[in-house]
Amino acid sequence: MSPCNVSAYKLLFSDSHVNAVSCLFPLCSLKSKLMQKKNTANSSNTHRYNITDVAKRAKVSTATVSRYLNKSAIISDLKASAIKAAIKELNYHPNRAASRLAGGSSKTIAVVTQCFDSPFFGDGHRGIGNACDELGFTPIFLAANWDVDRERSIMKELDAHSIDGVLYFFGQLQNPDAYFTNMGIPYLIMHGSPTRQTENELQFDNYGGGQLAGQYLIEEGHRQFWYMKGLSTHPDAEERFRGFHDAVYNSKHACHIDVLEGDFTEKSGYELGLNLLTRSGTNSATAVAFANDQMAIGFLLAAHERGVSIPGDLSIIGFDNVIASEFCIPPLTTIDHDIETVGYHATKTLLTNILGEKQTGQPPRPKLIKRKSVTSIS
Amino acid sequence: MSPCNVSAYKLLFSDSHVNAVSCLFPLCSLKSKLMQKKNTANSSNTHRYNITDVAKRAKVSTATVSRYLNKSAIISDLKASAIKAAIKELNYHPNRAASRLAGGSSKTIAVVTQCFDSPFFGDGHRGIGNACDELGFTPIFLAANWDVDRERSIMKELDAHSIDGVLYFFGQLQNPDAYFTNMGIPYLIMHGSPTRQTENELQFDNYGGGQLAGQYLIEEGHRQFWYMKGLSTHPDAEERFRGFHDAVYNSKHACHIDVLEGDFTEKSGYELGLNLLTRSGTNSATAVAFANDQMAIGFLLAAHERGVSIPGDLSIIGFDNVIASEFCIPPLTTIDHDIETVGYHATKTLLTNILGEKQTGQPPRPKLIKRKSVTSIS
DNA sequence: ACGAGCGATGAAAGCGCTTACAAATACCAT
DNA sequence: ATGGTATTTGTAAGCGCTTTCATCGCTCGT
Repeated sequence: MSPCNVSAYKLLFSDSHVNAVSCLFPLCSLKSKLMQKKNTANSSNTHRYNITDVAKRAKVSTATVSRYLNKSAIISDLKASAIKAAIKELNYHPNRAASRLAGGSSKTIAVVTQCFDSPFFGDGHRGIGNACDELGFTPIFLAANWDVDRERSIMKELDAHSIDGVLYFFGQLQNPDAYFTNMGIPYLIMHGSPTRQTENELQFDNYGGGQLAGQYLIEEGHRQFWYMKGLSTHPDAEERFRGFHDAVYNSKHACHIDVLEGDFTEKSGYELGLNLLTRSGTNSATAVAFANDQMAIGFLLAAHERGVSIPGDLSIIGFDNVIASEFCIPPLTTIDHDIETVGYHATKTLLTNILGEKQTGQPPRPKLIKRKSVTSIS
Repeated sequence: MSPCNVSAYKLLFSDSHVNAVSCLFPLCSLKSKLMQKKNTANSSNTHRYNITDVAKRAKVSTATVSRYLNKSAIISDLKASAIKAAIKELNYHPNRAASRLAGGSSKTIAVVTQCFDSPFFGDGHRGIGNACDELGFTPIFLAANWDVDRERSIMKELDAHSIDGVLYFFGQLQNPDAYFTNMGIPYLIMHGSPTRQTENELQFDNYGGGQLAGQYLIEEGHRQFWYMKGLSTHPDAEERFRGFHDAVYNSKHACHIDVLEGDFTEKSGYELGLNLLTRSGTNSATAVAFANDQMAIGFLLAAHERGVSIPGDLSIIGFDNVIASEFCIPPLTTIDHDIETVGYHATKTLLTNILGEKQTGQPPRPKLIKRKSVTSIS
């Protein structure tokens, strides 16, 4: 018998294998163009069917097929079913880019966003993706990685993508509108700058979220705070602090806020924590609020290493309700603004407008998620 | 004086504001098409310049402009600079879809992927995005959300997007090739199935990573294990376990592995931990290995709640080296396969092939990241 | 001085689609 | 039957681009 046994598992191993990234090119790389052309003529098996093929097969004109596809006119049941059959037989999928080029819809929107590897944006993108799926649209994510220049060049090249609309999903541009006005397509801007007040507004309330955090900490008896901001180039984060500040201020208690600057990463929260918790006694803060969860999570580790008990010695409140905040130690009290639903709702709004309908419903409001990182002091 | 003061921060607040999602449609929503057409004729200010405009302005033919744009032929310096100037003056950006339609390149690839809100995929997407940026390509992410049917329909509709290539970035399809062979464009499959062995292979070594974890735990003196697998529909996770198992088996020590099933989420790790750590004494395992970090992180919280010290009472090893693994308590010992670089490298390979060049260099190999969740037992 | 040969350029066709417009068909009242 | 109207369908132009093919200079060797 093998000296090693495995229980609860059915073993079906053959030889040793290794996962692989396989890279296969069908006959051609640069020759592909040529081949396509050829194939159009000689109908080899690498042929992609087009609207003409469908039309021929269904014995109708391409115009009728197009009308069927877009439901842009009533056509007889007879032809409709012939077209339907032809499409199925040929496994035909209309070329969206050609559609758009010819003046129709590409069922595609551009999403100007920042990054792929943050839980905040990740959740937002999921919501955007879901909304698109529901209405048969495809989102093209263009990530600027918090680089303003890159953001500008993305905006300038937007018109290259033959899209039906664009969603500006948080960025650093003061006036994204400027880039859109010439484009002649619907757009929607999600932006945290308090100086923006435009028509057709939906509330996205960083300020209110910040207030929630401040109020709660005050209610729990805290008066001396540290507040860890993110980069000041991010208007959203500034708003969060504004809300926090105002809530504390409006409480009419004698309070003090010490402000620190991080960069939204776990690392910055960790390092800050390490620094702060060394020189103990220099500040009598009982609570620290963060512009986002990631920094709070980093801080948690620093506190652990310094032997500072959370929430015993210090209360912590985050912002975002990122997945990890539910499972860190201790689970983080935070502000949930449900960015996934916000993204979903914004996208739905944009798409319904593209489709000429009217969107109803409200995006979610931020709410306090009480977990275990805040304690009440009397 | 205000009873509340803020230090280290310049206050510039005016009235209370609230961040807003603003939604503005330039004049038209459905009328946009009509307007576009009009504008082509009357050159209003909502006009998008095209290659003809550039050609006219530079006093050359559209063919020459195209040749300039694609560097597909030598043109005189005189014309080149005239074209360059015209492009700049008109702020012209070629329409990529039209390009592709006419037989050129759209500088766009499709990425068939799974989800946006996981740190694993998030990091991968970042790498993909970076590689695309470097070569001026745009990735279109198509997420199946681990739904095989959705994955199939994505594959079927791939040809609708007028793309230059496609990257299959981990999925559940056994033979993604089948969908590609008819498309006539370059593709690259990243897949964890050990049954796949195709040409032009790059190693992506889940198996080796699993081995690394097993070997390390053995070296540290562990013999009795729990192993938490993910969903068995994910071939990559199966491979990780295979590697782990084989490493333990090959050690020639008397070992035992108890296998549990999770679903890759923090929650499943947490719940499993809660369950497992209740009925203490039923198993003498000294270490638990996970198919991914997220489950390990959930488990950590359960251990904390149950008063089980990590690594004092139990050693833990993850897989993925997700950002959060660096900042959890205790920081997680894990396997790093640098999925960002893997994504980057795969994309680079695909793109260089599209461009007709030859890719060099190797993707990264998995490596062990020793942190603080594993202890040695003698 | 002259045609061969070559590199640079333009004219025009066509990629897959939509849609204005015209043609054809259906339906109805007279 | 007949004309008129409403509805369905087809024809063909054109979206912005690439590329073939023909043309238009050139430079050179003789």
